[in-house]
Amino acid sequence: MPISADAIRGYVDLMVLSLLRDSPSYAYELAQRITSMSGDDYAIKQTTLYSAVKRLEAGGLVSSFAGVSPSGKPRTYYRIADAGLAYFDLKVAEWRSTKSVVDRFIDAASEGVSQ
Amino acid sequence: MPISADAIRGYVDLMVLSLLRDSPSYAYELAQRITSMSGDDYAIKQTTLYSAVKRLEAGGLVSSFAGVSPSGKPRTYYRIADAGLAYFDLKVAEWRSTKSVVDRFIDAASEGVSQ
DNA sequence: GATGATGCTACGTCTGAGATAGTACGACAT
DNA sequence: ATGTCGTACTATCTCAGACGTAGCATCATC
Repeated sequence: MPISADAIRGYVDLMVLSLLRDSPSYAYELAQRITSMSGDDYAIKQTTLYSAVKRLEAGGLVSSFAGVSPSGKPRTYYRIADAGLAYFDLKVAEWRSTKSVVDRFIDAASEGVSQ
Repeated sequence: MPISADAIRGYVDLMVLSLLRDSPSYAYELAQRITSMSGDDYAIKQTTLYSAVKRLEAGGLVSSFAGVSPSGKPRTYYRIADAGLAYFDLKVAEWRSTKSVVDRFIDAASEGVSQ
């Protein structure tokens, strides 16, 4: 089942931060990994990812540093900041709440088979 | 854990439709029920709910009909349409996909405790 | 008669995701 | 040598959903 942008909206930052928690990376690779981890269900757009990392950097949740690709071309890497780690934990908690609330509605609806 | 508007965004329609699946209702009551079912985690704003039902009606997912409150005042009721039932099922499937994808990132992050 | 709950409307703002388009370089095939 | 594909990044714009703010009217209760 494909996931629309609206459905995943609000969780792109969480996905990016979860990857950066493991190790620094750069926008292009992050996009690849997010798409591959979603298993065809969700293909993140380049612009979405690039604006996400910039937003995160502007918010102090990640920091960038210059690196180079194997071919010697400049590449912008991102590393998660302390604030990003804290924000990630917060978002995970919020995600769990959201899941529980939305599921509550779905479960109630599947019970009420009336009319 | 309080749920921000951004976190629940995209699922207001699903919540409304799930309630209307059981029985017709009107905007004010829907807002009350959504807020109470969310158990303090999410208080939907009146404007959000009103624009949601109008959006759903414009999309043919619900239909409205005139009713009256016990005191005799006019009240606009909404009933789920066939298209709304189908849309609800679709959104539920999408929700399950979304859950699985987002959880995948969270789980991966909790394993990767490196650095 | 003031307050609070009910029930609804109008307008504006803000943000995130994406559409569209472009630049630039290396590798590889034809 | 030329084209095209993959990599890596940037700029500008649009669109929709959720909400802020504000207002209006009725009814019940104090």
